[in-house]
Amino acid sequence: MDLKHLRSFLVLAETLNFSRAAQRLNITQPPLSRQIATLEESIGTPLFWRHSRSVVLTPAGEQFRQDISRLIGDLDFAVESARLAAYGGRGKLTLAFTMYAAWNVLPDMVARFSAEYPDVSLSLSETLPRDLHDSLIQGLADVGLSFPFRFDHTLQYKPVFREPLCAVLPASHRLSSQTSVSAGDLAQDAFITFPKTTAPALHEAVTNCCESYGFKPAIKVETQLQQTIVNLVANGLGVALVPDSMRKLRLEGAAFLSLKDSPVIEQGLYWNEHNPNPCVQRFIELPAALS
Amino acid sequence: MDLKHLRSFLVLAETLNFSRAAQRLNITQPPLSRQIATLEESIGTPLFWRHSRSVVLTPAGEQFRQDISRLIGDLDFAVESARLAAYGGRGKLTLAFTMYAAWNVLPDMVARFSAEYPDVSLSLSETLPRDLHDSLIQGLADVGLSFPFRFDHTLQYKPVFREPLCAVLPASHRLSSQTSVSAGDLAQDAFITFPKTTAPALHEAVTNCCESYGFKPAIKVETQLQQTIVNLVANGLGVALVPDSMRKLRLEGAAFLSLKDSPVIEQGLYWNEHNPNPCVQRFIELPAALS
DNA sequence: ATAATCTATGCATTATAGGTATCAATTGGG
DNA sequence: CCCAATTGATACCTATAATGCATAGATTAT
Repeated sequence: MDLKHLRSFLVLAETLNFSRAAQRLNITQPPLSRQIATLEESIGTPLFWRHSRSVVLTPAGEQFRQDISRLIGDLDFAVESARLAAYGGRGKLTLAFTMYAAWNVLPDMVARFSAEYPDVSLSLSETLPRDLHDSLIQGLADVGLSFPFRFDHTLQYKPVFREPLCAVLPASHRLSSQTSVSAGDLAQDAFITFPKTTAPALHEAVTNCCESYGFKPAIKVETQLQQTIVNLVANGLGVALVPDSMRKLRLEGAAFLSLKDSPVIEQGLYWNEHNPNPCVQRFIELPAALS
Repeated sequence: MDLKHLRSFLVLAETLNFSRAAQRLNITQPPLSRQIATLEESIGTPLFWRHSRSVVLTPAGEQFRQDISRLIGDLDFAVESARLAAYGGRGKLTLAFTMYAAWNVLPDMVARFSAEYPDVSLSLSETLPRDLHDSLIQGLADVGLSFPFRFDHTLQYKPVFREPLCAVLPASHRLSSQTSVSAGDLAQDAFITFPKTTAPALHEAVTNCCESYGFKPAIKVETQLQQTIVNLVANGLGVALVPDSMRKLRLEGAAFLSLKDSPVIEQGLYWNEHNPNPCVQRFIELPAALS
């Protein structure tokens, strides 16, 4: 049994005429007769009745025609599907993201990717910044979405989002009713920051900003999640400079103020260059939403 | 692209080793390498990654494996399905039956056939006795279920059920409270019968029964359906001898009495010998429920 | 370093599919 | 009633393609 035989069978079942079917198959009539005979032999039952002037499908032939017709369609679909999977338009992609990314860039990118590649099943995995690198190296995740955390030749990086910092103060703070402050205004305050080790770029953005006003921030507490920083501020433990999109976190006791001369902080995609999953390429090629 | 290639692909996808896969396919390793290469070329993307010591499926290969695995299964099923259809164990069978048959033999036969051949879709068609012959000749129905209605060489016949007659009298009849009568007891009554033309055998059973008691029944009304006969009797238009299973029709105003020395009447299957539908053979081979 | 393992490649051989010619059967027209 | 036309099957030949053998090339384990 051969696919060619099955395709020939379908054409013959449609034309019900060996000569014309052979013509449509770009072969001569005798080979077609033999193909059908071989097929019938391998199934063990006639698929056509040959009468003097007509060819008709047997009941078995009619049953077989329906099944094979669907099957040939499925085969063509499977081939297309494999091509799509090779391109990365079909498959499974695990996206590891820091929770901070969920506040700004993640929803938009996920929405655009899903719209363009509906056959890729996206698996979203909230990951602490310190775990993201290993996740990508070990293959637990395919793409990471985070602020720049380490210069590492084993991972590729592409920026996709930029935003300024803003200041967040306790509601009880003397400046909390203003709409904007400069870092210098907070020289005497206790700071809550992000650990330097996990995201040097973000940490340095804060300290450099302070140093440009001639002071070193008095770091009181460090924690990895921006939400937690805001929470601590709201409880009066200090002030902080956080990414502007954290304003969305409307928290009682926390006041967000624009930061004059703010540095710009960045988020981007990380991926393992040797990851064989072709969906990775499709994701990192998404147009960035750099603002 | 060839079915052989697809089967080879599946075996290789399972073993992930060209040599061993070739062994299982009863070919040597080089042809398998070329089969896979050809397949990959025709799809346009690699299905396996060959590393130094290992072979692994690409994402496209994994997608393709799943699709093709199901597809090969479907193909085997389609072949089996065609064989079954050729045997008559799959397909469509139209059964034409007289309404009288629905009172006794039909339900049992349909139930047994459906149980044995669940993949044959049965189409049941109530048919007047006078239409049954033409239905079978014209191919509107595949099998007929009826009392013997005509000797006809173009149709085959096989008896499947026998039962005696019973007498049905109006409740107002002088004998209606008895449990049995003989035909002779009804010599003076008006008879309601079945037309001779459509079912000579049944008609003759009634008249012969009367003649054995030395009288010709006074036929008042003729109608084709046994139910109608009983209905007319119940309305006092006469008496009748009807098949015993008509007792099931518990109708107010009608009294059923056993008939002494009753002839036995018969029902059977009719079919067109040249009907190409193999399901016909399966149906007529059902063990008869001759009682 | 060397042997072992595994896939790819070149080449000769064989199998099989397709083409041409023709036959057999049937039907429709003259 | 015969003959031409149509249609599918068969015989035989040719060409293409697949198979097997031998071996190369690459890599890992001892």
